[in-house]
Amino acid sequence: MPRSFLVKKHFSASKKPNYSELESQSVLVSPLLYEPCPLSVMPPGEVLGGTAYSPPLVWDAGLLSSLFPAGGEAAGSPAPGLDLAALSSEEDEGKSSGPPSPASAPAAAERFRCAQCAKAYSTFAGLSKHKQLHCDAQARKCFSCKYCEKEYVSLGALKMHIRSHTLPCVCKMCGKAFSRPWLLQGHIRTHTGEKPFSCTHCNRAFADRSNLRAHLQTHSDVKKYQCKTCSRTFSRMSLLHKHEETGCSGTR
DNA sequence: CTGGGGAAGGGGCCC
DNA sequence: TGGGCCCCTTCCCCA
Repeated sequence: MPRSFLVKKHFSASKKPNYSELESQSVLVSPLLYEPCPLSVMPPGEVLGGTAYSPPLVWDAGLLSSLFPAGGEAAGSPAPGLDLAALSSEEDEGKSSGPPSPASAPAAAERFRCAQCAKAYSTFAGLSKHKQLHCDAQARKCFSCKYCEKEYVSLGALKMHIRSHTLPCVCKMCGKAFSRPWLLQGHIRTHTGEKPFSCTHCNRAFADRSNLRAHLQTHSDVKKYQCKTCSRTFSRMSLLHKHEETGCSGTR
């Protein structure tokens, strides 16, 4: 999966913005540089494409809380993170075949009862489906993303992940969108040229701490990543992978 | 072809 | 629970 699939590209001609043009403008690091991260602005259809991304709903905090009530109802609330269409059909089935209202319930509808939430179904199939889609999933704390196949053990983690689909943080200078504010901050450094991380060996400065860490490896005689076959060492794992993919001869 | 820099993404941890 | 930060990783580009 290309890592750029999450990034909403408002400029398509080149990968990088025209820095010379940017430099001609007065560049200020200010809150005006980026949108104040409104929750869950849906990417336009032309960006992600209808097949890959065509949710009919906007996943914002309100929707999430409505779908996954914090406290939850004692027995009837939908399980978090499951396929919502399936969920709703499951609920429909529950209504049609299963849990009767206390006043009018025929005794037959009570034959199959969920041990976890006490919900009753008239058929074993209905109970099985309920357990599969609802209570068992809830017991596993399975929160799955509506937009992809990923699953998380907490709603918070799912919400964080959903941001990678909705990309709420938008750079005001170039329109690029990011999932998290600190990613946007790092991106803004590419506009401002700010490089707060400097190498103690050569004084070279970097905008990103991880890139400084990778750079520090170049000062080391013994690189961190070693080929198991030929014992050759590399400063980066990607270089080691490339070395292995191109076929290690086994000799240095 | 290799190595290095730049940019960006995701998960986890802490407050 | 959410935000900020850290760390790791990946990909692209260029010398």
